[in-house]
Amino acid sequence: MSKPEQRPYHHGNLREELLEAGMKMLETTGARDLSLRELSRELGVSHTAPRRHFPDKQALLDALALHGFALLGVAIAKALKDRSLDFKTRLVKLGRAYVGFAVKHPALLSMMFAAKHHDDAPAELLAAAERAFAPSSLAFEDGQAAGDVIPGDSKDLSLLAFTAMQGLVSLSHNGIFRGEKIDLLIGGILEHLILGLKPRKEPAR
Amino acid sequence: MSKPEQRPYHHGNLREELLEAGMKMLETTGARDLSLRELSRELGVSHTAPRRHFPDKQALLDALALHGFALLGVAIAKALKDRSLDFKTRLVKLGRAYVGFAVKHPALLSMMFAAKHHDDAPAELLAAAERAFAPSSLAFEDGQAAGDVIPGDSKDLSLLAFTAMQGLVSLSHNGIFRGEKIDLLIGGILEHLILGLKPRKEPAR
DNA sequence: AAAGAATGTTGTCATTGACACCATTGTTTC
DNA sequence: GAAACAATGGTGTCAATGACAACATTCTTT
Repeated sequence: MSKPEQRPYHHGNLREELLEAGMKMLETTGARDLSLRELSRELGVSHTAPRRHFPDKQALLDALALHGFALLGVAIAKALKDRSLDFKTRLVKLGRAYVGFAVKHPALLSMMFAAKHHDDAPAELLAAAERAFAPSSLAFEDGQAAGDVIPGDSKDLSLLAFTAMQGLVSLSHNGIFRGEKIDLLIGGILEHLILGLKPRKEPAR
Repeated sequence: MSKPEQRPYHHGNLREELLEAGMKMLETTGARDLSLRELSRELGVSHTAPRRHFPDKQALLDALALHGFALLGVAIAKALKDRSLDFKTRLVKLGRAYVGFAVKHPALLSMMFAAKHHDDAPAELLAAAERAFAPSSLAFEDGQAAGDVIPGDSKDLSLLAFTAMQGLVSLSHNGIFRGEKIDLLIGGILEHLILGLKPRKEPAR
C-alpha cells in the first residue's frame, strides 16, 4: 500500500534543486514573480524548507546571480582565451559571447545586475562580478601592448566595450531584430568602437 | 467637533494625485514595491478607490509609463528642435537629453521599457513610445540630407544612437562615474559613433 | 426631479514572505 | 556505542498585498 519510494524526511539535495528550479522559474516567470512557495510545491517540500538554505528570497536570488556571474565568466574567458588572435577578432568574440549570454538568459542577466546594485549586496557577489569581467581588461591590455588600443585604464576601456554591447542587448529586447541581424550588428558596432579606440598619431585610417 | 474641512465623499482629483504620488513612490521604492494600498493610505482614500481609475496595478504602471514617454518625448524634441545646427551638435544635444532623463528618472525609465515590452501592453503605450522617438529619426534624415550620415533606414540609425546612449546609461547605473565624468563620455561615445556613421567615399577623416 | 453614471467604501479571499516553535535525521565526541 | 548537538524539514501563524463583489454616495443628464 505504501509507495515503495516514499520521500525520506530529508530531501537530500534541496539546495541544489532549489537553484535549478529557481533558474527555470526565473527565465519563465521573471524574477519579480518567482515564488518561494511555488518552488517548494514543485519540489514537494513544505513552504518553509527553503529557509534552511536561503534566509529570505533575496538570498536565493543572490545565489542565482552568483551562479550567473560564474556562467558569464566562463563564457567571457572562453571567448578571450586565445591570446594569439588579433585584438579586433578577440573583441568580436567577446561581443558574441556577451550578447549570446544576454539573449539566452535575459531575465537572469537583468536580475544579476539588479542584485549587484542592491543596497546590501553580499561582497561575494561583487567579487564574482569582478572576476567574471576581469579577462576583458586583460585583453584590452594585450591590445594596448600590441598598439591597437589607446592608452588608458584597461578596466574603463573594457567597460566601454560592454557599454556598446549592453546597448545592443537592450535594443534586442526591443524586438528590433527579425533574425540573425543582431549578429551582423555586433561586428558593426565593435568596428565603430575599434575605430575610436585606435591610437591616432596620424588621422585614423 | 467636526473638522472644518472634512474630506468630501468624492476625492475630486484622485486619478491625478494617484499618478503624482505613484511617480514619487516609483522613484523612491522602485516599481516592484509600489503598493496600491500604500498609495491609497497616503492620499487618504480606501484601499479600493484606485480601482475606479486603474483596474489593476499594471494599469497604473502603464499610465505612469505613458506619462514618462510624454516627458521623454518633450525632452527629445526640445533637444533637436533647432534644425539649423550641424548634425554632430544636434546628436550631442540628443545624447545629453536622453542621458539626463535617464539619470533623473532611473526607475521610471526602466519601468517604461518593461511596460512597453510587457506581453499585452496597450497599443496606446507603443504609440507613445513611437512618438517620443520620432524626432530623432527626422534628425538623422536631416543628417543624411546634409551628407553627414550614411544612407540607411533613419529609424535604424536612430536606434543605433540610442543603443550607445543606453549602454552609457547602464554603465552609469554601475556607479562608474564619480561626478560629471559622464557628460564628457557622452561627447566621446557619440564622436565614435559619428565617425562610424560618416559616409566613406574616401577613408574617414 | 428622476434615472443612471461616476466614484468611494466595507468586507472578504487567496497568495506571499517571514517568523517562532517543533520534529526528524546525521554527525561528532566522549 | 550512546549522548549531545547540528543540520534540515515541518506546522502554524501573521501582516501585507492585489483582486473582487456588494453596497453607498454624489454628480450629470435628461
